[in-house]
Amino acid sequence: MTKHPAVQNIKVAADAAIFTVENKQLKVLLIQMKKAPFAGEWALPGGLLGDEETSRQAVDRILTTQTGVKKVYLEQLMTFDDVQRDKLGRVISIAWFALIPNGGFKLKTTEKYADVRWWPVKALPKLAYDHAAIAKTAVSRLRAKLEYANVAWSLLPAEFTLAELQNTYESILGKPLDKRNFQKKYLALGLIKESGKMRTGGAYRPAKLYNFAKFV
Amino acid sequence: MTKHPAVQNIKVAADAAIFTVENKQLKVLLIQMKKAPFAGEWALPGGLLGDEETSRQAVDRILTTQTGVKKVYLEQLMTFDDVQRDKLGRVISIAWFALIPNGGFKLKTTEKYADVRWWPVKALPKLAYDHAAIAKTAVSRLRAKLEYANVAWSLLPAEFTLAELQNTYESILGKPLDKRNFQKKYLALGLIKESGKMRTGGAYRPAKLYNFAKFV
DNA sequence: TCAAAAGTGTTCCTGTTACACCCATGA
DNA sequence: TCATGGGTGTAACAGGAACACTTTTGA
Repeated sequence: MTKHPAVQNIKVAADAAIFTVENKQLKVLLIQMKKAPFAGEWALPGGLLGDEETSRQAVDRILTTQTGVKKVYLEQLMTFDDVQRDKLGRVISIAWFALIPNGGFKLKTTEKYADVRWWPVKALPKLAYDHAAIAKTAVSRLRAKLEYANVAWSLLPAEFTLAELQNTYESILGKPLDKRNFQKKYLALGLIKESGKMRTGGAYRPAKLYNFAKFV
Repeated sequence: MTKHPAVQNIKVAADAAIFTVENKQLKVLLIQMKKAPFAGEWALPGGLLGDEETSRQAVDRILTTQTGVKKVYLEQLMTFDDVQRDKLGRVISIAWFALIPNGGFKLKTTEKYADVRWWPVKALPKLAYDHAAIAKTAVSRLRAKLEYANVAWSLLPAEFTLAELQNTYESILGKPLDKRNFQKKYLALGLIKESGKMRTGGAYRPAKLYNFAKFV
């Protein structure tokens, strides 16, 4: 039986699965590694915790530095602690996830990383560490959350049409929804209200614009 | 801004919130501390991870040693990482939770602890560290899980009556349920089947005994 | 006038709720 | 025979699913 160690040799990291919906696709934010042994591979933004820093704070800091994404609503996902998840040494990862509106941030990274980019969850590149498992868990959680939480609030701009709202749901679930039922159900929830404005410009009937009335 | 540390001074622990239902009360398993600065206080079973040990494995080991509870179905709850959660040094805790049948284990602890006991969640003693917060989170998760998962399977013995099943639900939710509706709904789920046996002995009509048919 | 997307009602079905009475047993 | 908990049916309602047509606009 393993004895309680007087000194541990385990490091603690935080990783973030940040989602958005763009072009009717659910996408996740990845950075491209420069250093061996993962050069060229993609990964979720992440890094080690400071001694006086919570994982939440670490994610904030890391997102700002590595991706340019700031001050988003984050939710703890799960902690990944397989002994072999990082071949360079024992590191556990406290994973977080968040949703941000499309185009809400200008992406930029540091010289430590080769690139930062949105990737469709349906066609992810090879991911470093166990980040494929983390991303998969995050997508499952997001879909589950869609059933009971006002997830779209984090993904849409202040004004949006019902069609845009429905597209967001369809993109996350990966399946079409009935337009009338979706609108009826969503409006009955009382979460959104008409802004009084219309979106014009298309060669078709203008759409009413809505705002969120409540934040869940 | 905090810099990525070359060396971290953070320890990693695992804690377990183990529940049972006894005498129509939801109870959680606690151990009583002996050592300063928490002498006499109660805490969730827990301890530091070994270098080659996952938190899941650590919880298994710790439960066996500290409480006598073995090989239960565990689910990861959340990681608690407030900087000040342990005044003796920075320790993060990966918390797990589990449900076990009443009377399924003979409780025993080591000389390191003063006692091990089931405590009703409605009347917990003062808890060490941030274990009150962990316990509260675990109870919330358990109640939420009750809505969509076959939680009772972990709490009941192989054979049980519908009344016992209903009592389990009522104890966790802390509110009464309609007998006819509960039975109708639960039987329609197809999760349980009649064993063919009856529980006799009371000064009233014998009750049918059921088994679980599926494990969710 | 046509193409394109917006907007709207009704029916059916299923599951939930509320509610009251008879049944089998041991004492 | 009575006290006790076991066991059952039905009506009303709400929410979800399926489904087709009319409206408004720009080109």
